[in-house]
Formats: sequence, C-alpha cells, structure tokens
Amino acid sequence: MVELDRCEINCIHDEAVKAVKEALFSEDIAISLAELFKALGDPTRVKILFSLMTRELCVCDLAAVIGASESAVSHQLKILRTLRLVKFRREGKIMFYSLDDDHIEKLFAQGLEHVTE
Amino acid sequence: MVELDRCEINCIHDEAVKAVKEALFSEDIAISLAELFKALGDPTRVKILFSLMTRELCVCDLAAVIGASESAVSHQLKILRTLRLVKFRREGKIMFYSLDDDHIEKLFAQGLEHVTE
DNA sequence: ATTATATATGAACATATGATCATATGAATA
DNA sequence: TATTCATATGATCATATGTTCATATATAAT
Repeated sequence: MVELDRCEINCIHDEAVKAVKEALFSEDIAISLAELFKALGDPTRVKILFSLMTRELCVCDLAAVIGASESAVSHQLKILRTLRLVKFRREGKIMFYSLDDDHIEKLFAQGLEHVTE
Repeated sequence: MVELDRCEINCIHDEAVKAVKEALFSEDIAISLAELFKALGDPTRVKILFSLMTRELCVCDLAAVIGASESAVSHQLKILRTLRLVKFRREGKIMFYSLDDDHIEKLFAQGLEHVTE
C-alpha cells in the first residue's frame, strides 16, 4: 500500500498498468492455472504422466517403470486424480490408471520444446 | 528393491513395464520438464507471465498490476530469468521485462483449456 | 471365514518454497 | 560526489511438499 503510493508518484506507467490489469484474468483462474502447472512440476508426477501417455498402467507397474515405491506413486496419483489429470478403472484388485484427457500430451510437447531447444 | 522383487512375482505386467520404460525419457529431461512446470506453478509467477503476454513491463509496474511487493516480484523474476522464461532490457534505472519466447503463450493456452473446461 | 494381495491413507519428518524485511547495487540527477 | 530512485539480493521464518513407514481398505483365493 505504502509502496504503491510511492511508486505511483515516481515510476509507474499508468496506462500500461491499467491496460494490463484489465487484460489480466481473475485471481481464481490464476490459482487454478498455477495448481495445474504445479501438479506437473514434480519429476515423479512427470514420469507417471509420461508413462501413461504410452498406455494404461497399474500402480505396481508405474512404480516399477519410474523406480519409486508403490506408496509414493499412490500418493502422487491421488494428486493427479484430484486435478482430473488421470482417471482409473478397477479390475479385481488392480487399478489401471490412464490419462484423463489429451491436454497433458500437448502441454508436455510444448514443455519439451522449451526444455530441449 | 524388496518391493520390486515381491512385485515382479505377483502383479507386474512385464512387457508393459519394459515397453513403457523404453519409451520413457531420461531422468534429466524429466527433471528439466518438472522444473519448467514448477516455475509456472505459482500464482504470482502465473500473473507475472500473463501480464507480460500483453506487453513489456518494469518491475514496478508488474508489482502494481498483480498486487505484490516489488521485492517479491523481483525474487520471482529471478526464477523466471534462470529458466529463460523472461528476458529484460535496461533503460536507465528501469528494467523492462518481457517473455523470452512464445512457448509460454502456448502452454498457458493449453493450461487454460484444461482449467476452464 | 481367513488369508493374501493391490492399493490407499495417515502420521511423521526432512527439505523446499515464497513472502517479508533489511540491505546492497547501479544508474541518474542535483 | 552525495543523494535519490529502481531493482536486486540475502537472511529469516512460516508454510507447503514429497517420501517413508505403518496401517487400513477392498477384492480374490483358499
């Protein structure tokens, strides 16, 4: 608040701030977006999601593929489920997980472009 | 390790694990990808980046637009700079920040699709 | 019914993160 | 060159995060 006052007098470019503020999406959307990206922001979850891009897998297989404990994988799957990034179906004792939609593929493709360029 | 042994006997679908393991990218890439997404996984940084999609802005303007302290913005800009998500140019005392490439726009577009559907 | 198996969940712990405050830097101006 | 201003940085602290271990649940098999 105090800083805003000082700033308005000295440095702020008023029209720029006003214009950008109007274009800025809502707090809610910013938080949702951040939550989505945060879910993708962990190596274990990245590996889980990338593994599921090939085919559906059970928790045990996922753990073996990415080299993590089944408990750790299960915990991370819960986060991915909450954000509707993965879905699952039960077959007896086994839960098969798969990607919930194709957004992840596209996000990964974009992300890889940035990372590998 | 112990769990792997137990698992191999009981639950693992060997060919599936083998196939997916081969398709899986390297540990390094997984970590880089996670770092990129993690950088996008914070409301303050999301707002900064989205603001910069409209036009270049100085630290002071950014702080005013998103309603955060200039110090907080500066700290976050450092993270974004490290990951080559933003670039900057100096004009006297003022630093103007802008997006470093167009990947962020595409990532945001994809992310918004998921979040708002 | 009892046991085994696949997965889920809760508690605990170490580490990471983001904001704030104080201070430092670097450029313009008096 | 002394001061002011815009930004950067370091320290600190409260909170969040991810793993592990122990335990619970749900299904299948005996």
